Amino acid sequence: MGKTPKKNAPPQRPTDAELEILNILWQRGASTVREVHQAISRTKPGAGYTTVLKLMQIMAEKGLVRRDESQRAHVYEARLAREQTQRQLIGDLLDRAFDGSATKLVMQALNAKRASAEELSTIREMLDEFERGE
Amino acid sequence: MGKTPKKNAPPQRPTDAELEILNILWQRGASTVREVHQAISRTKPGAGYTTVLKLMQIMAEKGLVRRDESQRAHVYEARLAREQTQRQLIGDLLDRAFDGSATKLVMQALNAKRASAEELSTIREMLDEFERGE
DNA sequence: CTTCAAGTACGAAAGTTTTCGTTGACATTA
DNA sequence: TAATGTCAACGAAAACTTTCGTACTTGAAG
Repeated sequence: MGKTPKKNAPPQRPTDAELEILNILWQRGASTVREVHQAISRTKPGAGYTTVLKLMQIMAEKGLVRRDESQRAHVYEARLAREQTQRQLIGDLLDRAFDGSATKLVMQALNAKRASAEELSTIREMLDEFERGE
Repeated sequence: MGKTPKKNAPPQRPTDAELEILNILWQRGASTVREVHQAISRTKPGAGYTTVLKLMQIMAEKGLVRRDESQRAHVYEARLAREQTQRQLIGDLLDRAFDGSATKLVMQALNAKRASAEELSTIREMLDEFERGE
């Protein structure tokens, strides 16, 4: 076996700025730095191009994104699916602030953002599926 | 001149280390630095006393904790209830990683930590109450 | 060939969080 | 009183995150 292209580091929790970039990659799919920079600029007019570039380079080093260098403008792609990262973040928060209790977390989630009746029933359906699926 | 406590700053998101201390304060109630330090040492044998002290001083400046200086060993207390901070953290994560969708967050929470049948039914009850309460 | 635009790479500054050594105040007790 | 132990205060180092200036490369006009 040849060496794997990337080191198999344990998945780290993305920082705030990194998550912002990941959100764009999930939304747009594989993108160049320029594309990500433009997308960020929409909500954050001050953002500098090289700042975004550097962040994305670091993310590539950390293994948060994959980079295709075959074109002059490198193309970046999130390495983990959005749902996977979400699960990781939730699991982390669960440990750090909820003593591992998913129940409490769900309760505060409903309180934090007044869930609509529609959301509530969607959640109910999810519970059904979840119970059946197990 | 009252350089007393601090202004009424908007509640900041506690850092990782700060949250660790808050967890202990919520669990034990108002505590001295030594008590917190001992509690932390149980899970983190290397923790230094002055490190904890400094953190708690900073937390007092930021308004995350209240400090009673009437005794030689100052007594610290979390300023916000645990639930309130949990809500804040959830709300923050909701914005940063879930596009504001509580539904998706709940779904990933159930996935992140295989919820038991018991937990699921507790959550169902919560949904009922929540719906009624609205 | 020269210039210009669009890129990456790199390093360092600036900002934030975490850790810790040292100092001096105050108690306790021998 | 002197020695010892406990504590807050402070500052600075260490570690991590974010921002940005500058240099170098390459492709496309001119």
